Amino acid sequence: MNTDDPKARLLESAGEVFAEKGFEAATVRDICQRAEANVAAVNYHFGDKQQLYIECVKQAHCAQGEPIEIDWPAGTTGEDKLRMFVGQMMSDMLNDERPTWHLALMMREMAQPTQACEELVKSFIGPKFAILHGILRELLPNELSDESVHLHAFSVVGQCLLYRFHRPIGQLLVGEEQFQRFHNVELVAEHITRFSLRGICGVSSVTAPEPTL
Amino acid sequence: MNTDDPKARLLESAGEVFAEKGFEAATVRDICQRAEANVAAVNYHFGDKQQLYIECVKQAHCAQGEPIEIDWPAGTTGEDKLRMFVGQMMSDMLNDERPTWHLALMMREMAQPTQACEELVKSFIGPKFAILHGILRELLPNELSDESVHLHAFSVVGQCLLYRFHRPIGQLLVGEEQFQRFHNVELVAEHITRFSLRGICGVSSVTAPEPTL
DNA sequence: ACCCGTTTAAAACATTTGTTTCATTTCCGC
DNA sequence: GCGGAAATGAAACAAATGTTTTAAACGGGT
Repeated sequence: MNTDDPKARLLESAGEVFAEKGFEAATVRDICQRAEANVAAVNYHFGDKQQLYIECVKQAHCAQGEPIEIDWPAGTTGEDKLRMFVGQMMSDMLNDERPTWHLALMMREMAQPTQACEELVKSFIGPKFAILHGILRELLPNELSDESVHLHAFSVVGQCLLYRFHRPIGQLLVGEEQFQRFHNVELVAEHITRFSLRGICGVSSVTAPEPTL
Repeated sequence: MNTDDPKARLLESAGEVFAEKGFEAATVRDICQRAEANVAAVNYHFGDKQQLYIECVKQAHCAQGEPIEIDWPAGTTGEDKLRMFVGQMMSDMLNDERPTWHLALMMREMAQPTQACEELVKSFIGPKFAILHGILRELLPNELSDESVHLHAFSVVGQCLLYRFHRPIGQLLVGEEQFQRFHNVELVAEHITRFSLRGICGVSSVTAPEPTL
């Protein structure tokens, strides 16, 4: 973190500040102070505040790396793939270790997208979503439309995202100490996986087609 | 909307602006301009910008009213209760009619809570969550802990919230025209209801207990 | 008709914010 | 060691923003 390269320090500090305050509320002075750099440094190295922000988002989802085990061990069942997928996703959602402004920034971008959003979807969210799509294709009846698969995918990720995006509400709803127990990746991931598998495996495109209207 | 009471107009405009731009990015001048009022009006009627914001949030979840049909017709099955619950929730999530800044503001408050959040949970979200809890208690095995019921409740609402909070990402993921088809309350609500019912009804606290670790 | 509290209007104020300027320092090839 | 480009630091600038001030307009009660 405390590297001697001011540009790197700037990027790091900016990420933190943007993540916790948002683009508007974050001030370049605050960023520079944390980076122990001069106010002019931002404009010198990045042009302006917005380009610095975009650079932060880029770095955020580059550093995120590890795009899930795409080459599953031979013979992995669809169930286990889904279990791993949800497991990794929940591991991200519940991860609090600092500095993890990367995720926080991406979450913020997802919640109220700026121009950095499109690129984020293309290079990070999209591929993950495609993997989930593939897993669900394995688990669902073949005849099902892509549209129906998408609905199921949304059902899976929706359950996961809740735990990060609405954490404060969750805490207030079920109480501090119980919510603390939900801060357990394996517990929650296993619930979501089972819940989703039941939701998926009962689907029969013949006997219970999705409504069409 | 265009009442002759400037204070009411101010509240209305402020709601819209706060909802679409957030607290920081919203400017008093913008609010006053929409309300066709003077810049000083905000400070005169509300003290300062923050108190105006709080007043907006209060009005938002007061006007929201209609806390779902609590007295179901006799003989309503748990399934149908869940269907109605999800239906109303999705109706809220997908509602775009203006002025519905009420919901947008509440959503924003849920995403990154300010001091107005706690009251919001107590008077609006909490009761709804309690209703869902009751419905799930009907549908789930009796022996299940409250904690497990909460996990299931989160699974249901998580699916719903996705369609409002991550709409832009959804659009980018599945394409504009397909996502437009998801802007159909009955289609999505029916999917979520069925998905959840399958996820719920397969639960047996004996044969497949929730993991405990 | 007059007064007085309330409300609105316009201008000004003080502060903050992103950005720029310019002088100074640092760093690296020659 | 030197020269010049790159980087840094301090101050200043211009624009925007929340807030305050001051004066004018309005409305009802006597």
